[in-house]
Amino acid sequence: MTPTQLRAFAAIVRHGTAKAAADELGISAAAISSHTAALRKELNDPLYHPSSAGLAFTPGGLRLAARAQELLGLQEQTRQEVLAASRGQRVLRLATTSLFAEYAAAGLLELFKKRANDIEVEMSVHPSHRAAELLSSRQADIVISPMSPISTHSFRSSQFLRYELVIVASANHPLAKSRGDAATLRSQTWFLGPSAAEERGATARLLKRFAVPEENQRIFQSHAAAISEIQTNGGIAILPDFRTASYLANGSLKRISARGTTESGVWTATSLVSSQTTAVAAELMRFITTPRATRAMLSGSGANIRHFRPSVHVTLWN
Amino acid sequence: MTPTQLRAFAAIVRHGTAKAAADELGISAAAISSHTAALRKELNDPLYHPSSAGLAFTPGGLRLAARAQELLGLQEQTRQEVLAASRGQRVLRLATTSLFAEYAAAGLLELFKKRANDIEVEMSVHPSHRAAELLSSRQADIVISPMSPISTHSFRSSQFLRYELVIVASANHPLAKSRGDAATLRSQTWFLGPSAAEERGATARLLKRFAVPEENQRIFQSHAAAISEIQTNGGIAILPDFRTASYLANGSLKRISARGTTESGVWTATSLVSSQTTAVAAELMRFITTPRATRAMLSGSGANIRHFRPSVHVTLWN
DNA sequence: TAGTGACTTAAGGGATGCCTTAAATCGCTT
DNA sequence: AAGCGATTTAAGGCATCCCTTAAGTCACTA
Repeated sequence: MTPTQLRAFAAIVRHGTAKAAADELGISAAAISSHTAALRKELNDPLYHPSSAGLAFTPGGLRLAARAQELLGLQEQTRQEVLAASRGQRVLRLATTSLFAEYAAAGLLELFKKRANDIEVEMSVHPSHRAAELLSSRQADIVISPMSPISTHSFRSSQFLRYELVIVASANHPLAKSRGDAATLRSQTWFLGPSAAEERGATARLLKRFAVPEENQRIFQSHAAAISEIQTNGGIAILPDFRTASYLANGSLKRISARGTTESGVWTATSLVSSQTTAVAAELMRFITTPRATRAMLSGSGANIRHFRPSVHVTLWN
Repeated sequence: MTPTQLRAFAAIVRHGTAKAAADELGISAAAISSHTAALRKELNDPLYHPSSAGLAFTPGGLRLAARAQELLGLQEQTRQEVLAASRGQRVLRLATTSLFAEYAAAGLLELFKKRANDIEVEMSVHPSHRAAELLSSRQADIVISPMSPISTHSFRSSQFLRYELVIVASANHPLAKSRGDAATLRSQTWFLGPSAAEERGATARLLKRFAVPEENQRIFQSHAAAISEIQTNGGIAILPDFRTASYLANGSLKRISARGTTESGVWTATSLVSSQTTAVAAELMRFITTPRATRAMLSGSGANIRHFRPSVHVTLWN
């Protein structure tokens, strides 16, 4: 699966005929065909065959088509990023859990970017058990997740924010008035954010503690969407304590406080030791424990600017 | 930039020394070094140099490290996907705008997945001007975006849902009582979702119509998060009309209806002509115009199951 | 039935990739 | 100053890649 082979296949897909692909790339049709042959052999799939209405792709061929384009794009992007880096463009790559990304990251990054000018920040969500791998392969400069701090000879980490997950319901929910027991909670519909898709972590522990059956769990693309649903559809949701204040104040949500309805965690930032990491990452590691940073995360007014590029990708399967 | 070269470089990064990388890959240190030399030449960057505390990577080297791992992972994933496809695993890839992804996709897909069993659905968000490119390079089977239907010899499209964007504020917002004029609206803080990051589209048209200055725009990771903010922080937000009912009913939001405060669009599904697309995609193209599908999108109770894998990625720059 | 257009296979040559051993360079330590 | 460990460079062998031309296959058409 060499880049040249992928380029040839992508061109075939784009044009729908091998001849046109050969013309685009300025090579003979036979060359195109030999690239195809190499891919067919390596992937053990015919990929496509001629038919009366142009080329007919196999399912495997269609999958390859999509990924080939991506692969080539990523390669080109890499080239440009390395070039940009050598010209002084600095990037900070942050890997976090979904809860932190949604509720605390915006405020933190907004403030941090003001201090360190001309920095680009990339934040992506990963399950927390990949932390060590992400750092040592340098896919992330800093990992933020709720975990005990690991301090080995290669990692440095510091806890910077303690939070509690609490259970909430809309103000007119029956449970908001009476104290509920575990069986009642279990039978509720739970409206959850992406954090519920993680196998470990505070959300999973809460769900496991109440043994909530899967058919009572509904997952949404964001925690905010889940909260918004319970306000109209009943059911209960999970929220970090520092984000409940405004809801409780204006009466739109009530906290449910039966036994075991809270689960606490400590967000911890981890990076490689300072000799191995970038200056920007070391700076954020210092900054993240300051009171200003804490305030920014908690209030998290998340004032974001125009320079914002989100990328959403969701997979569903049976 | 061949896979072997990337693998070598990734191993160097992981182990922090070229010798260890050579041992892991079972080749000589000289081979590692020659791979490095090839990358250095192609990318025109030294990538790293020896130092007293192990290897010191250049900024470009660090960028390459991160992407190398990704590139190799994507290649491996491609191999497995092609294999899975040849064994009968079917995938539907959907590219949508952020507004559709958040407010209408869940209900639609939930229902569709019940009909077509054993299907995996991948949904990702893209700017709508990439529609044609995504389809013809087969990166997406179906594109959903608000646009006039294009029906050429290669594309087939159908409009299936008309919606209106309206402006809302929290119930206790001053504007909720009095009718506001354009100048007042312009001076508000607008709490926006990812759709505001798109240069064209209904949200951008609304913002442009009122000439909202950039410092009054705050972008959040989801539209739901933006709506949740206005309920406590004041300000106004944009919402599709079919999602306002529940908020208006329980009084948590008020609609602001000055002149020009609505912007309508028609969501349109586009795919390649049926001879060129997959059976699953053709099936969804039929299904999406049915009343059942429309109801599912509008009510969008978005009941999602456990088999849900979101991927969040956000970039911020100055 | 022969012709045409498109894809594939075969054969071959030039270039590149990938690895080895051997030698050179460099920084640090004893 | 010599030794040592690690990285780099050099040279050479072998395999693979990538392209060409030429010939073969197949479906459709005049």
